[in-house]
Amino acid sequence: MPLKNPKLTPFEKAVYGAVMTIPPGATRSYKWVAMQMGSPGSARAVGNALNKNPYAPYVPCHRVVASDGSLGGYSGGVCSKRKLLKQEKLLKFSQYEARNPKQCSNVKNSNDRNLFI
DNA sequence: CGTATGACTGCTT
DNA sequence: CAAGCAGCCATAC
Repeated sequence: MPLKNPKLTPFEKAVYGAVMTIPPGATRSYKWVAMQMGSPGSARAVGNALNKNPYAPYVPCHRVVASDGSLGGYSGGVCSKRKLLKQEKLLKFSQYEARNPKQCSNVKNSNDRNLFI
């Protein structure tokens, strides 16, 4: 069932595959994904692939964040992405949110960037 | 085939 | 510490 859309390039398939490898409640960076597929410099291309991501929630693209700890982006909006992550339990986000309850768009946390469990 | 674009990254200002 | 700039990659036009 997974990944049988021929319209997708091998690269995208590789990306989705790598992303699906991410365990629930965990976050990885675009760079990480790029590296998993053997192209450490293709982080940006990875973002492109996820942007088109036809497998929406099937591929846990919401578990992929920027290398600096920021949420990066999300087709459904960074807000949704953040909520999903929060819902999946991880995040030391609680700490951050405790300090910024109303914040919903950006999570440029330099201190709480320890998102990788 | 060359140009433009973007959910990135790392280094410098 | 935050903002800006330049480099890199795959895809769409």
